[in-house]
Amino acid sequence: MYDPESEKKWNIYWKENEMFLFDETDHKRPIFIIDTPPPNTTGELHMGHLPWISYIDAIARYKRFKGYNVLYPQGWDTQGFPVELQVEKDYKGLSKEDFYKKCVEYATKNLNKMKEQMLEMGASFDDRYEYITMSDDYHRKIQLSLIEMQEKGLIYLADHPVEWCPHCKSSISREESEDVEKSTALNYIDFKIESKEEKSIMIATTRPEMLHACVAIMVNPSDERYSKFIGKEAIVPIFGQKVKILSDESIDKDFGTGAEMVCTFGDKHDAELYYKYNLKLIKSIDEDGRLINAGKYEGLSIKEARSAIIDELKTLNLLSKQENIKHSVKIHDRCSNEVEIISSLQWFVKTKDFSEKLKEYAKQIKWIPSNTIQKLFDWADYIEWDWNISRNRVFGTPIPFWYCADCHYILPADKDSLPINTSSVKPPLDTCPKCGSHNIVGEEKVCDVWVDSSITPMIIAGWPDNKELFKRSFPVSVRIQGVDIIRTWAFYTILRTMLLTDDKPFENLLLNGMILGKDGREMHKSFGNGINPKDVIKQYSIDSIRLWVAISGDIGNDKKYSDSLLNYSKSFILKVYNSAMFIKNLIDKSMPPEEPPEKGFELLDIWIISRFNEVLKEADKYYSEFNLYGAAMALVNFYWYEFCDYYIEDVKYRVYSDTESMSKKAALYTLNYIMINSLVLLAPIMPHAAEEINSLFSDSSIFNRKFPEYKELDSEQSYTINGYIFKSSIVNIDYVNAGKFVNQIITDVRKEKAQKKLALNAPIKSLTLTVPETYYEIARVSEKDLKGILNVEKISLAKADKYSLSLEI
RNA sequence: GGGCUCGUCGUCCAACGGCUAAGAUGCCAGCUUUACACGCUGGAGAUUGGAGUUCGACCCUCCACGGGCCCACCA
Repeated sequence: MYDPESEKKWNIYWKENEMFLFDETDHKRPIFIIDTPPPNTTGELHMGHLPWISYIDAIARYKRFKGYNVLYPQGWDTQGFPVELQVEKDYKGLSKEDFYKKCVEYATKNLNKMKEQMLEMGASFDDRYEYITMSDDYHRKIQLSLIEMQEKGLIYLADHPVEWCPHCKSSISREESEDVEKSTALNYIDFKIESKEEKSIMIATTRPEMLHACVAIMVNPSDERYSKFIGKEAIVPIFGQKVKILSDESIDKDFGTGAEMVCTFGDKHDAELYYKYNLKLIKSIDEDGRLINAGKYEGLSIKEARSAIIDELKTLNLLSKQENIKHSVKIHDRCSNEVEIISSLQWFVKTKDFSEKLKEYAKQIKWIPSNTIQKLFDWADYIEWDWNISRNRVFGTPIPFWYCADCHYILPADKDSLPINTSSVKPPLDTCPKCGSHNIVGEEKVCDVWVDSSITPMIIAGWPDNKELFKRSFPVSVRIQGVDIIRTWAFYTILRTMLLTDDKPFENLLLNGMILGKDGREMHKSFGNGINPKDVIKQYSIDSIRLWVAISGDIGNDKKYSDSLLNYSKSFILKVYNSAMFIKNLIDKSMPPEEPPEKGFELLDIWIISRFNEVLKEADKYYSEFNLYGAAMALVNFYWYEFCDYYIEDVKYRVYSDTESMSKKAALYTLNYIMINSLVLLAPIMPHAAEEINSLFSDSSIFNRKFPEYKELDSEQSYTINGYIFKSSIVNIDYVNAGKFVNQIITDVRKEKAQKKLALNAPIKSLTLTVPETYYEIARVSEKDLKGILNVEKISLAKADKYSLSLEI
């Protein structure tokens, strides 16, 4: 009985024998270099990690079989919000230094756990090329990349409205926020007007707490109700500042009163109008989400201020109506708190200007599946703001610049001094070369995590130190990643490598779909449809999961968790094991010759060998196109339904005979040949089971075996055995079709027996066959086989126009 | 509102514009057959609807319907 526990043993065996190391000194074999997602070190491996780990490992193993010098490193994304938030939850009131230490501790603990789990999955990465984003070495490389970008004028520092999370006290970027529907009150507020004709204008707002930062009122230019107001000034209630009434096309006449107050900044639309009309800036909310420049409301939280101001408006009789509406608000995806827009001094990478160029570079990459490139195009087309790369956090790569607090002049750190934390190092100059100010400060903010991960292809290829390797291996061969992070990881990687190297980051980009719960929705805590990989491994084994990933359809499809497919995978592995055991027992009794015997091959032997030759070609092609589905399906179907269900049954009568005939030798040879070579072809996908089964036959690893080679046949009568082409005059039709025909006769006899409700091995007195001229020769040479396989005493064979068959029991 | 994407047996999932639309699972009818009942044999079962291009359409075009994703709006 096959024991999935044996999987653990092989993981250790491979590691101890250092079987999957990259050889940097080897200049003969071509390099194949793989960029995989560095997981966030926030906990344990989850279901979402399984598909890409299984998928890319199979490709790595295939490429090694094909003679490539494979560099498969694995990295770890250790920094950023997820880890910080976890540490914040567990420890309160730590100093900055202690907090940082705890983050490192936490990330390290998770990294080790996740790495172990990944190795358990059979991931054959080379540990020596591991990268960890929180390491000094990684910081040095990221800082160098930023300095190089700054030298090219691609980085700037600016006071700019950014999306801000008051809970995390940091700026965040567009892809880190998501929308949720909330119901809130829309408040109708009267603004007095200093004019003889008009007394007031009514605006509708959901954010009355922003009144103190109101800088204008906007109406639609085509709105006749308000045309006479345009250009006049209104007085903001409670706070009393005078604001201009302006018009803009973007104002919706049908929403609220058709008049909108513009505050700095209530939402993104405000920020757009602020720039468009060059409005005054009133900082309204501080970094903790409390009101500033707000008179008596100074220091209140947004929530407190909202109700207090509503109360005062009611008292002043300026609130004419409140209605409940549903609208969506942006929340921070890491902590689920509402996002504000505040103006803050941040670092930016020029992104807006490069969207067209980026699309051109993206087109040079082979996207698999091809339609996913559209997601990148859609995102690139919507870039409105440059990429804010700084975060007001602690656990991240330090930004390697000092700057002039007065004119924002940037002073980069010396490249030899990296890694550096400029906030604790004296600046190289004490006077700003641009404005002469002495107000030069180091940066305390750290990098967005996508800054860390957006140059992984460069770093694994040796940049910046190993120039020789880099020259040989960049752009890297392939990256695998989820379709969900195209607009982040893929986008920023293509952007940064384009700006730094003027090249694409990788030749091929594999995009895997998401793992869905049994209910068809994404696995999510709140849906309660999550599944722990540990339980799946326990129930089905690792190779069942790996095979499931391969046979569950195109890589880009979302994959619904499916017990039935996992069961199928498990059954297949068992099937291979049982068939191998069967063959082993036979050849233990009489060893097959190493080389094929000269005589003794029957037509069906040559049929299955020729079929294997075809399947090998098909599977090899699919593998080379990174199509594991195609490869796995071709191999599984061949092995189970052609080799096991037909061929093995077909030769039983020969191998059970006691005499050591040439015919038996040929059958044993063929059984062994097909089984072992199929196993090699399956090994990339189910390495543990393949290794376990192979160990029944060999002391050496299956990964040391030669990958079988397809041989082009030069005529229909030729066939291949063990990579050699043989010619035969047994039949005058190609062997694949000849075998198909003989198996059709077997199928038809089985059918007859099934209809008569007989056992399949029930003896038959005589079988009468008529076959067309073309097939006569085949039927004639197969008489012996048919008798043996079908347990027939006598066969009467005749030529006729039509194929027909009848049985006498 | 705009864009993208998908729609194939009950379910999952394939098919360079070209054989009778593949396979799995489930279902039905059988089979103790000396590797495997987690097996084997057989059976029923599908291109969302409409129009067009073509000798020929699951595939290309248009329309409709129905999922999914993204963007915008939401003051």
